[in-house]
Amino acid sequence: MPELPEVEITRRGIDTHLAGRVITQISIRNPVLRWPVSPELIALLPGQRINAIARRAKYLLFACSRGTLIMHLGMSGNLRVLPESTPPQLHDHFDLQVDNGMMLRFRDPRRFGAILWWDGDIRQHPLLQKLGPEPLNDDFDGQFLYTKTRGRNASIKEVLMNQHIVVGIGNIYANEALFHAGISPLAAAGSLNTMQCERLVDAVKATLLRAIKAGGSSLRDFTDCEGSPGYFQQQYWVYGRAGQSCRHCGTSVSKTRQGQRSTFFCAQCQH
DNA sequence: AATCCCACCTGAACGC
DNA sequence: TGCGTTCAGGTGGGAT
Repeated sequence: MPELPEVEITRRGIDTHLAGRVITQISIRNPVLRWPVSPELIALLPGQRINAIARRAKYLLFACSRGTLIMHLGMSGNLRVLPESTPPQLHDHFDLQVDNGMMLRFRDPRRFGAILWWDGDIRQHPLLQKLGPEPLNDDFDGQFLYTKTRGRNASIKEVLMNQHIVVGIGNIYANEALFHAGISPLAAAGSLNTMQCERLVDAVKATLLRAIKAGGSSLRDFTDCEGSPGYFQQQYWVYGRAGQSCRHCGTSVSKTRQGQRSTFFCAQCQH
C-alpha cells in the first residue's frame, strides 16, 4: 500500500480525527517492528496533544506537545481510526487512543514499519536529514534531476527510487512515471538529457497527483472497521501487466528485474 | 561517493 | 491436501 500517495491519503484521513486531540492511552502489543517500539511511549505520550500530522517522504510525523511521533508503514502497514473498544486482530501491533473515544490503530503483518519518538528538531533526525526533496515541491524540477543524475551510471529507475535523491517514489510509481515519460527504466541516469529530465519530472508529479486524487476519491470512512488495506484502486499502465498489451501501442509489456525489484515497461514506447 | 546486495517478516499465489 | 518456491507497495546497513 504505501508509497507517497497512499501515505498522504492516510495522513489526510486520520488528520480530521486526530489533529488537536489529546493522547489518553498507548497499547503496544508487539514492539518488534523494524526497530523496537520503545515501551517508554506508554508513559510518555498520554497527556500530550497532537498539534498536527505532517508527512515527509513516506514518514508520518505526529507533532506532539513535547516532540514528534514518527511512523513509517513499511511494505504492509496501515493506519485506521476506530472506536477505542474495537477488538484487536492479528498484526494490530500498536494503538494510540485520544480524548474523543477513538484510537489510531497500526496494523503491519510484515513488520517492516516503524514507530519512533524524537524530541529534537525533526529535520535533524538521522532517518530524515539526508532525504531528497518532496517530488511535488517546486524544488524538484527538471534542472534538479538533470544535475543530480550527472555522472550516474545507475539506472534511472533506481535513481528515482533513491530517497536520498527524491522522496516518495516507490516501485509502482517509478514504473508508471517512466512509462508516461517514455523513458526506459534501464537507461543510465546520467544518459538522460535536459528534456528527458523535464519530461520525467512532469510525469512523476502528474502520476503522484493522479494517484492521490484517485485514492482520495475512493477512500472511505477511516472509522469503518471493514476498511481493508485496499481502498486505493488505480488503473496501471505497466505495473503488474507483464505479457499484457501496452495500453498505448499494443506491444506486450516487458518485465525484468532491477535491484531486486520488478520492473515493467513497454519496449516500444520507452527508450 | 556510488553501487551492490542482504536483511528484516508474513501471507498469498502457484506448481507439483 | 500438502509442501516447497516465489513474490509483494521499503529501506538501512555492511561490503566493495
